[in-house]
Amino acid sequence: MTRFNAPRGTQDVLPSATPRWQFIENKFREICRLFDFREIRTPTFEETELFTRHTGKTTDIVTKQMYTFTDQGGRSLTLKPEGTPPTVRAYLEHNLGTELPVSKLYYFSRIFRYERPQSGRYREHNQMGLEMIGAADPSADVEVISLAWKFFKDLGITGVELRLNSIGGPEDRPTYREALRKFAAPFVKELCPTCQVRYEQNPLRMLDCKDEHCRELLADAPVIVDIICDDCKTHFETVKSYLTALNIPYVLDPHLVRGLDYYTRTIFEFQTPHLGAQNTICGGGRYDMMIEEMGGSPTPSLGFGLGMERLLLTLEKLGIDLEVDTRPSVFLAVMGNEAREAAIRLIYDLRDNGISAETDFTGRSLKSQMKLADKLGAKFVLIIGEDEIKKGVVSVRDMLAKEQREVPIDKVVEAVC
RNA sequence: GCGGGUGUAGCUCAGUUGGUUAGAGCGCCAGGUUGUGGCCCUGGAGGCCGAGAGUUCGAAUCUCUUCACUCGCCCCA
Repeated sequence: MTRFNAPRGTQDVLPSATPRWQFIENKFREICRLFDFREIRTPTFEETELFTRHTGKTTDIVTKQMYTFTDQGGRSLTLKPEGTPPTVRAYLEHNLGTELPVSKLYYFSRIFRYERPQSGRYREHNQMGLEMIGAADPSADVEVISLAWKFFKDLGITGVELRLNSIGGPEDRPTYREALRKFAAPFVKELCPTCQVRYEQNPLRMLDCKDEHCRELLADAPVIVDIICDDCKTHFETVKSYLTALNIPYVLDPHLVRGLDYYTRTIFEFQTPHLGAQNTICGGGRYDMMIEEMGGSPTPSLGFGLGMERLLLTLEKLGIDLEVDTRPSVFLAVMGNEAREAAIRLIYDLRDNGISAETDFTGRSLKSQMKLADKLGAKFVLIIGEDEIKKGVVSVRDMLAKEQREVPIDKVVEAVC
């Protein structure tokens, strides 16, 4: 018999772990509620072109990481490799812009990318993310960043570093690209092979190189912040001053370049020292041109994605136990078949009254049922057997106090409240 | 896509220079007298030693292939 395993780079989230996921999802929802973001759910797959056109033709995501397939109708579809284009697509498709001046949307989504798996990097992963569509003001940047900041703070995560940069508007990019090329021209041949390609295709990425020698060579490269337009500069300065006003510390990183083509102006990452190579736990920025490029009216926007698995990994590394209680209030121990019918009525009644209850389904001895009740952490064990049936009672044992008494069967619900 | 490491019971791991029925701890199940938990004691179940092929009289131990995990590069959440 062939046994199957989960496909490479995917994982099962088991019952022992799901409470932590739920805790985090609830926390994120709660904070989004405080910031007045609303949840949006978009399909698992989209037309392939949505990503090739808007994530960026030259990005790694589009060129080599997409799960693309053709359906029976001949359509080319792609499993979501990131959350932003689908959200913007939905925003435009349903004219959300006509409802509110700014659409503040959040989502939980599975994300699919064909990559080499390693710790903190999977082929299917989960992101919570949000988009703020229609807000050009620097206060919007801070709205989004401060939400993430509070989220980490509330979870008790320490050591996260907010890295910040501005890459200016679309008109600044060519200027900067040329400035970089001009700077690097004298020593192109000394750069690592990938950077030599980057020099030709996307010079900005050279700044992101991990190679020591490249870093040294490019250490004094022109800084994009110096080149960007005056409006962009003012915008960035204001964002920084607002962050300071909120006491949110940040590190300016002139070499911060994100891998998606659509970013403009503010870009940021939250990094933790606890994750090894995959140290970005949350990343995002402005994409002021995307809505227009998708056929909408000019609508400056921004957002971020936050990796669930990396967040959990960080919590684990920090030894943070999330308070999750999955214990049933009551365990109902049943002895003998005469008691069975009374038992199933009783346990349904308990649940109908909002009391969580578990029982035995395998005909174990009372001793085993007690052990099971103990393992599950039940506060009360109700014992119902021949004796109890005769007397019309249930034995109620308080597991913590180790006290036991008989309670009339119709008074049990009150007894365990 | 490139390079390094690992792969033995549910979990964490031992398994000596290839040699007979593959081990431990934890967990699980059942008992420790007749209907009762957390400690302790006893017993038990459970492994085609990741998969496939090869070398050998004989392989968990050696070789190759493959799959998965893991670390770094790359990229990003």
